[in-house]
Amino acid sequence: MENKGISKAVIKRLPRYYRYLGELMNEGVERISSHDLSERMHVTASQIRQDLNHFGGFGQQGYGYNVAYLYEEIAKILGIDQKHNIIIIGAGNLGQAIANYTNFEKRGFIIKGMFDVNPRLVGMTIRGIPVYALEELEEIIRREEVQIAALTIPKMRAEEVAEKLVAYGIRAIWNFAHTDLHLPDDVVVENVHLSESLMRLSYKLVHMDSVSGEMLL
Amino acid sequence: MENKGISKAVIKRLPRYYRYLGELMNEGVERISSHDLSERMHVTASQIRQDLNHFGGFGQQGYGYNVAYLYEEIAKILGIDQKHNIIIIGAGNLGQAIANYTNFEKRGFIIKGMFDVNPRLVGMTIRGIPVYALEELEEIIRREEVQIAALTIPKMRAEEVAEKLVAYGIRAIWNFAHTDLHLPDDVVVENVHLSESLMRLSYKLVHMDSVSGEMLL
DNA sequence: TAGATTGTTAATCGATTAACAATC
DNA sequence: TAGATTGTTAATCGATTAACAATC
Repeated sequence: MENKGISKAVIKRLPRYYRYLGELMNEGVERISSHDLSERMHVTASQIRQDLNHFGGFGQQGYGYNVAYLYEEIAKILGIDQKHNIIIIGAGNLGQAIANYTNFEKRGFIIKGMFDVNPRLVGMTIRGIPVYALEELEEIIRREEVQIAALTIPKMRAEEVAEKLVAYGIRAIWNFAHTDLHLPDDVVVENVHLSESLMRLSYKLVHMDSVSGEMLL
Repeated sequence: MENKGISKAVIKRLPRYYRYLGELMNEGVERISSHDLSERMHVTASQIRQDLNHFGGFGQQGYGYNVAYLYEEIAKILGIDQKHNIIIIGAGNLGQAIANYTNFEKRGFIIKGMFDVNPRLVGMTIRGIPVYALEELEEIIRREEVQIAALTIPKMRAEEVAEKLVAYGIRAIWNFAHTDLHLPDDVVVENVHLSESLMRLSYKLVHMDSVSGEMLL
């Protein structure tokens, strides 16, 4: 699989292609041209072809793209053709929301446990997922071969806990804490800063007239 | 306030500037140069100056930027110097997580109510916030002058509910449903697609070696 | 005043779009 | 084969970085 120097912009768009291809499959559509897909997604056909060709030639001249095949190929590119074991740090509402969202498991993300400092939560299970004390972090990570941790705890303790996670073998952090983590180069981080997202919505609302239609998507 | 043709990229960065300035204030820092801020934030000083100058000259030659003043100015740009009334559609875990996150209220986002189809949730209150039936949408939106709706319901009903929200006067939608909403031009949408975020993390994990350090932030 | 640092213009870099030859 | 549509190169557009004169 080719993937040297793929830009952030392209990677950001891949999951959206994947979603639209999934919808097309559900509709029973077998093939689609970059032009038709571009109309659905409100992007240019040129961009779709450019994006996909970073990873290989998935289409066929005169025919377009086979929906099921392209769907599988994008899954491979995204790494969701394989299983990933995941834990959730913080069993509050946000942690529970993630634990209850069954679609993640359909995509191969297996939630192996949740962790919390609150002794009243420890020992409970949420949709069959056990809540552990933080002291058990190392053991569970090693035993269950966990690669990914979702960090849904207040920012105050986030950096400290993240460092522990990395020390225990975690290689990817899905960071919901409102802070930027500073971790070794071989650990990947994806930030979800909800408060920043809400501020951007506020910006758009307040400056509505001067914001281009493009921006609203 | 100048805001013609501000690019998405700039708007995306504004809340992060705001967050770092808040931290500087907490540390008692009164002034900061673009250079010192750039080192903290791991961006270029040039970019900071360019970004801010889209909205006006907030600094002073030979001095830098007054932290408290710049903090306030960015708040104005983001529209968080004013109050926004907000409702949450869907009182599940995600809706409750938002309702329980008190920082939003500190930033002027006042949660006026939650809505759910589940009759067992209707009538409850969460942190003092009442849960209403969907039938009461129109009345509450008009009575409480609600501008913003957080949409935390399954994608199947999202489009339909979003259209109702708009009909009842909502001008901004914070969309957590895994679907792209198609709404009139005078309604702004900010998407939070968690499954896409997790796929991007998966991509970075799988392609770790070939991903630049820049990307990891 | 001299030093520091902004605001802003110019240069560079990267991403998007357009065009078209290759080919199914 | 003729028509359709990709893969890919070239042109354009936009965003980032560098440079420096203005000025506090």
